[in-house]
Amino acid sequence: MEKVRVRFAPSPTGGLHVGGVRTALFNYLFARKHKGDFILRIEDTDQTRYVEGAEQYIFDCLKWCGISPDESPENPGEYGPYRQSERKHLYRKYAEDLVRKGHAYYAFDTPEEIEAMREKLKSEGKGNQQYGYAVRHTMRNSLTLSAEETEALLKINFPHVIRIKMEPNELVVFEDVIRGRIEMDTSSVDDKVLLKADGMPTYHLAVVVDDYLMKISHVLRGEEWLPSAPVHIQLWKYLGWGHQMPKWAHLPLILKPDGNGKLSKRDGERLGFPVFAMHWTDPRTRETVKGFREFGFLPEAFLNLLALLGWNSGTEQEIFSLEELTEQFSLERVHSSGAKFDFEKAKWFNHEWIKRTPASGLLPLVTEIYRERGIENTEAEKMAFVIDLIKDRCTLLPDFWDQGYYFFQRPGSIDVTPIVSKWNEKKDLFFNELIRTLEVMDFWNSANLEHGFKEIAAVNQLKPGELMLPLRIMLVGGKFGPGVFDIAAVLGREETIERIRQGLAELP
RNA sequence: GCCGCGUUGGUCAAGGGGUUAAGACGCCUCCCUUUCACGGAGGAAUCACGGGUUCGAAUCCCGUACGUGGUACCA
Repeated sequence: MEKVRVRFAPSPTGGLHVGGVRTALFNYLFARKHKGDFILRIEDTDQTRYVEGAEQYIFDCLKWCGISPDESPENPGEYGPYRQSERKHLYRKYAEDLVRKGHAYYAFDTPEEIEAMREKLKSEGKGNQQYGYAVRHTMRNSLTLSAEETEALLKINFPHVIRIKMEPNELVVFEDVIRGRIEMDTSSVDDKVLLKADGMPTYHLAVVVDDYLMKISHVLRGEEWLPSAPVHIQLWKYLGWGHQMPKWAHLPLILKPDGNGKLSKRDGERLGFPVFAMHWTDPRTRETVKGFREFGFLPEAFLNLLALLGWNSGTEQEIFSLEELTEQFSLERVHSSGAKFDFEKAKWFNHEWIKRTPASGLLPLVTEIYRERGIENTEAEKMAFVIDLIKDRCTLLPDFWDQGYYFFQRPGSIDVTPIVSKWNEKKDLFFNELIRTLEVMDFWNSANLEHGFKEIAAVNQLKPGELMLPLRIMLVGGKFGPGVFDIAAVLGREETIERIRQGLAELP
């Protein structure tokens, strides 16, 4: 079998969203699984949609996710350039070749003329208002003009496009790896523009030419491309490359959680979750949206949750490393139906990954979060210990702050409401005695702390349970956190005693 | 409108002629834990509808409904 070569071909028009990353991931997995190449090609043929920084952003996202391409604009292989804008000169000759063979034609219609044609069809009640076989003989193109007229218009550089000439009433049949046999009537597809008036190819021409030139073996792309597949397939044939046509696989869409359509950037803002991999700042509006990374997702978890959106291994395993995904992935097990995105489940994946990641792996990320909030003196050994103590309670990375900041800084305020009503003099006496005991305690560790605490409680005929919550609140400020003696052990003698003193001061 | 694709609990989904129709998320109850979690044990909740084919259909076929994508000199 020929070498597997797949490509992720995004258009650099903004943030890279979950659907895009998943397409990239599936391409990556498929390539790795078959010891093939994973290529990144930038589809920037629409100059009106150029967005500053969007291309670099794509590189960065893939890097963060850990699925960097083997060939890309940054890291070219032998099939470059990898930016379609830099391949502009390649396309025209293929389009003209098609004109020569009678599979395409020059069209000189202005946008207004096309618009008028559509209006006319609409008013006649025609369901199909496409520029296609039914109307092309009424338009201004090289099919209706004489050869001389066409030649003359071309000579004066009259604005024109090249359109594919779709033969009607042909059945295009192809095998989709995910969906099986698919049939479409060519009559339902229009004469797509192949080469635009500015000389740039449209997606349809560029994708076929580049996939051919780059020796792409499998096209894995979103389902939104399914309706234009017949155009691409005809192009492969018309160009004379039919025998080298890649295998097709159209991936299911990722849908909004509440139904109605593809997941979009707006849904994230509306529903309060990220849809981009990383934060994206629109260069025009300066508006920034947070991505999965900024919400506190681990890249491993992000990839994991994306992989399970549309694919599953057929086993009960749900947590997969990239290596495991690579081993087990197969297109045959990709669904054909769309999946609604569920942020709750996404968070669960991250929680699982946090629980499984050793403190050493979390350390730089958590340290950075503390630094952002003004705490620099996070000694690594202590922080690693704290991470292990609290990571079961952390779903997203910023939770490490809420669950652990009090190890590094006194709580700004403490909430005594859960204990104040049951507070009494006996308890007050107990804590004063506890302070005296702590001051002279030999080995400051969790077990000794607990032992000493319970001993004093017993002597005073108090139940430890009624005392532990007050201690907790004095130390951390509220009803949360790991074992209270573990907390005191980390805090150290002086700090523990000081916090008890301050706590006592707030109680009657 | 037209064309394509799809439809198993609220969500992700296994199962593809005979199953008590897995599992996970979320929700609820209980246990563990004198906080919150983690962990453990349970629970509620599903084959879109209508026709076929068949001894037997979630599974195969046809319709309908619904969802979704496309219908640009956007990708």
